[in-house]
Amino acid sequence: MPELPEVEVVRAGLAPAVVGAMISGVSVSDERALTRHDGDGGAFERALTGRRIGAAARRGKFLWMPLDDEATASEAIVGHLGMSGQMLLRESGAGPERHERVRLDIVHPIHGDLAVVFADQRTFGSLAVDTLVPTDDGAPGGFGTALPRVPCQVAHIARDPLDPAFDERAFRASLAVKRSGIKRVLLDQTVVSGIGNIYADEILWAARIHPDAPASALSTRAAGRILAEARAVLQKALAEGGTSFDAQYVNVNGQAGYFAHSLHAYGRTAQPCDRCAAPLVRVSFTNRSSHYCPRCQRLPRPRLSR
DNA sequence: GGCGCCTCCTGGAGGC
DNA sequence: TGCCTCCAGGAGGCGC
Repeated sequence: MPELPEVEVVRAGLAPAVVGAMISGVSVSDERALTRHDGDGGAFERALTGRRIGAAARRGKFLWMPLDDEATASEAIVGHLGMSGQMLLRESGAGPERHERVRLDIVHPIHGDLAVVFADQRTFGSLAVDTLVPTDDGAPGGFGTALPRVPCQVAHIARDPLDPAFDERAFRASLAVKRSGIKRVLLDQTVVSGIGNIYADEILWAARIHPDAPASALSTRAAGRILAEARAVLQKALAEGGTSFDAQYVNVNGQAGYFAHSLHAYGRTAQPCDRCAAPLVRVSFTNRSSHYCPRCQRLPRPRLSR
């Protein structure tokens, strides 16, 4: 599933081919890919045709490409890969991809004619043309852009742990007031972005913290450990090209990542913990799963009131 | 306002 | 072989 490392691999793969390119044609084959767009497929096509792509940026799991000159752009194509979205770079005129939803034909001054194909099996992903708004903190909107602007749809999303402008103090303050389990908080993109179910399990395993441990009960040291492990896990996954279990996640060239081989918790139900050899457990968690080591990641006992 | 459940969706896997 | 059910999960909506 595309989380921060996978989306960053896609962004980094797209950037050299799309920045500076002119959109020569747009074809929407499934309007369900435009659920976040204010208008129908025709409006989407008219809004993009003839425009130039100024940058390829990312915050958390959101990607966006400012239109026209990046420095003065007021609009951007904003995309989310959802669970199964793919952004594929193809030769101009290449045949349709399986689950293709939207195709952008582009002309790059160096690379010539190309196609950017948005394919999405489960249709949870989307593309939209959105207005750019100033960032709350005045820092660059995200990776891949130096300008302090983000799409309106992304403005409420917190920065991710790899962002130089990530606000550690705000993160710790959020944990201190959240009564929910820490895993639920890590999945809340308004607290910290880019983390999904897979990396939440990996981060908590690395930090030796139980997924249901109340966030507000965590010590300052534990909160710091979570942040440090979040950065380490995400960096390692990024270096290994992301996590691919099947064809659900591939880079812009259709290639899988290797981080699935480095997982310590997610998907390893009943297998021995890499630290203590205790069998890992899987529990149901809001229509999905949590994986953890019952020995290394103990639920803190509630303090007895006197 | 905080919290947590539900819904959207597709296709692979497994059971019968 | 074919049909049915379950499962995976990001993000927003909604009820409590």
